[in-house]
Amino acid sequence: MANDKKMVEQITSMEEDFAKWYTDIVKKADLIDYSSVKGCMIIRPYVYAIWELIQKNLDERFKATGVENVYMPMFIPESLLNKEKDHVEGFAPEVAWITHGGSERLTERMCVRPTSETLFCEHYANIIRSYRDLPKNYNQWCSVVRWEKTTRPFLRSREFLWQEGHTMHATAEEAEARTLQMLNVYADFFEDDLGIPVLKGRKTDKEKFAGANATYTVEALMHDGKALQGGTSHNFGDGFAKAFDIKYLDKDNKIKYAHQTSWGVSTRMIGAIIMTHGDDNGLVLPPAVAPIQVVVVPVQMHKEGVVEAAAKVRDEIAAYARVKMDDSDNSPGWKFAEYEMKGVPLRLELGPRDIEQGQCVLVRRDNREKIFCPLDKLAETIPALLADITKSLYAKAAANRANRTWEAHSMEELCEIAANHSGYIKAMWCGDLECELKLKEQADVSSRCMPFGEEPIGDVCVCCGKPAKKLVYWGKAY
RNA sequence: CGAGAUGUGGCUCAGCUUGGUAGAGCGCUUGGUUCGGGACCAAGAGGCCGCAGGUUCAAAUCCUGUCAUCUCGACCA
Repeated sequence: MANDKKMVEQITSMEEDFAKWYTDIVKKADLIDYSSVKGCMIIRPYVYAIWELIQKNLDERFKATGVENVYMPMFIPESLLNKEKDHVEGFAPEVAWITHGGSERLTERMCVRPTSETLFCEHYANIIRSYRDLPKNYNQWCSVVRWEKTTRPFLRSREFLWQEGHTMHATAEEAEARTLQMLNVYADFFEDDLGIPVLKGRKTDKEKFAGANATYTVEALMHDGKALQGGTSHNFGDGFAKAFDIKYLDKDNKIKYAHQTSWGVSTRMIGAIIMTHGDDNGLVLPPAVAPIQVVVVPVQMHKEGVVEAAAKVRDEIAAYARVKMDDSDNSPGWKFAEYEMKGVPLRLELGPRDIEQGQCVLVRRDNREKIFCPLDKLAETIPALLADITKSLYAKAAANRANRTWEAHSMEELCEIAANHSGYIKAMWCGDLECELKLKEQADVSSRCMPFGEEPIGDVCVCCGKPAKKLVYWGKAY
């Protein structure tokens, strides 16, 4: 059977309607259920298991850099949120307010945290006195609420799970180093474990976080050519420190403001996995975050010894991979389709013919390649295949990005590309907000990032023609 | 917040134009036969037709309102 044949009829084809394909996957693979509150989703066990693997992986990476976990309250009094002007202006339009406790009106209303900078700042102001108290590298895993008008599962929900790291440092240099260090942690995780190539770079002032000096981002390109901000790392300088009075006495006996960073990734990452690797048969999970890495499907289970042999294979694999045997009485064909829809990286088929020959059939989810493997070679074959799947996923995504990256040297050229293609458009920019707005208006693209370490492709701004040093990737984003 | 679409068993939908006993497929339950790409047969269970008014002898169907969801815009640290 042809590899490109769509085998799951219930899923709308990507080519036909990408948005519908996405919602089909999310529902049919049993990832979420909608709840009775708009924009809030029920995260079902299978996808929560993916999130737990993401958490575990990142948490270990964070702690390896000296980060400690804490938990902050979920309520922020209005007066506290208002302390930093840019910050409150950025977030006020989308916070949810609590006005009553029981039947009594509160003297001061509180919002449900949309992010916790203000809470961390209040706490840091209380505990930082001396240079000896620095740095502080705190992180919390929690949910936040932003009352979005348009919502989509994982990509933009009103409540979502995330982590937010907040660090305080003695010097501006140290804060900048931490900001970039965490950006690299995200980039490594995306590329090495999720198989998603990312652009590392800086956001323009228009796109940066409310209250930050600088925002750095890892940007991924989805299968349909739209960009998705995968994670951000912000350098706040001493702006919040001044607003919240976070000061310390330095070695030279002078009082100084501390320097601050914050960085976060959310369950949006799951949306990125779906839209980067998924196909018309369903999810395709990178092995690092696949709750089931290998599914064992016994074939002709009613025959003597088949289930027992499959169970033995399962038990052996359990030593080095997350494995499940499905001995339910569904037909083999049903199981093949089911686990493909759920994105399980490897399927192992074992039937009487295989048992006779001391082998099994391994089928890769990413390219459907069938491999006959002797049972005594599984312990080396499976880990190698899982590693290769991650590499292949990365290569495929990188090829898609390369195919969807254009260069524009004039406004006409840029508009033409934006109108006819989806993806990144590289163009030089002078740094003026006015030109950035003009590109949005005329080409309907926003600046995604100013990547590190890329050569300029010209020396004048694509919009105004004035001298330009910044290379910007433009595109349409989720 | 603007435009459009849709609300009928768990899911996908038909029925509405032309008012008159609520339907199909899938899923679920039980029994049997199957088993290398979503098997088949038989018998079952399951619905105040989103909600509230109105018209009518009679409303899933017509009218008004309302709520929700989806898609596309606007907005989006």
